[in-house]
Amino acid sequence: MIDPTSASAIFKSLSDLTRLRIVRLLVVNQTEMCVCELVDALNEKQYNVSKQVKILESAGILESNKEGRWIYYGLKQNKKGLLDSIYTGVAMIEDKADLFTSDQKRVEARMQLREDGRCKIGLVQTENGGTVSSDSPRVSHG
Amino acid sequence: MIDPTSASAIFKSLSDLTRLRIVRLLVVNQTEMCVCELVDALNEKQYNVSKQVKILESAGILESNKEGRWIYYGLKQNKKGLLDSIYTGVAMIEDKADLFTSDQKRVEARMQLREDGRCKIGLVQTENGGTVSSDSPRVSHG
DNA sequence: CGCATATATGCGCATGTTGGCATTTGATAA
DNA sequence: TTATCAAATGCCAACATGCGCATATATGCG
Repeated sequence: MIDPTSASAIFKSLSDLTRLRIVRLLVVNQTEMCVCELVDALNEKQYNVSKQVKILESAGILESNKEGRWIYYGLKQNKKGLLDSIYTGVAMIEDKADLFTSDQKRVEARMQLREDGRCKIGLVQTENGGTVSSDSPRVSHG
Repeated sequence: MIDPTSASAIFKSLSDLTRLRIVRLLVVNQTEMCVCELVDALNEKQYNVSKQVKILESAGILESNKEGRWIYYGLKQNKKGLLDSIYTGVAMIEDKADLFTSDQKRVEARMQLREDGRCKIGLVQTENGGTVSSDSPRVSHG
């Protein structure tokens, strides 16, 4: 049940552009994603994505699913309506400057690397901070 | 048109409980209200309500209508969907602690004082700050 | 004009938030 | 056990925010 205080916490959690991008990705792709996938999709630092995802979780928007080393985050569904309305709204945000669109392109490339629908590799990005942690990803890539 | 940046501004503007209460009042009552009516409904200080209402306006949620000394604030409609989704969601927030409900009771009493659907008096409240500015409101009260 | 009144705003202070970096935690595999 | 790696977190500095108060705009009225 969402009361006024938690509603304002939910809105606050969406007031950050990085967090909004995360939610948009999850809304559009209708699947949960692990942190490393989000890091690559957003081209942001790992600790940053981790923090933002935690904020979204404690606000009650996301829920997490641990699978070995990976932790998948997905949208909480249907908390009596507010969340669903928000998801509907987030899907409607226009994106002339291609912010969400760029994220979407990167996430689609990243999702190709899944095996059996799950993430099997770590980070791939190098651009936004050189946060490479797997220097030889077991990826056939083509 | 609402892009990602203005969307996050909209969410941010709703992250404050006072502002959420204002939007809830406007969503539920489907009418624009002047600042002094909101002040009485929320039982908040005038300068506070004025500030919050301005923030909502610059975020793109509210629009204002000047009528002589009074300025009415109402919900912007249908900016391609995000706002309407939000209004739908805000209407669904549960209120077990009677925060919104108390506002609603006060606003209903206050709206009774309108003449021809417009506000004709100033502030009535005295409780939350003694911000009385009209010491003899032309109100028959019963 | 001068006064009353509805609304807005500049300032100060306490508090909260963000991103950066280093490091830690926790799980897998050798 | 040790190495590896996905994810989380503690600390810091910069910046933003919210509220209180006093005061300023701006409109209406006599």
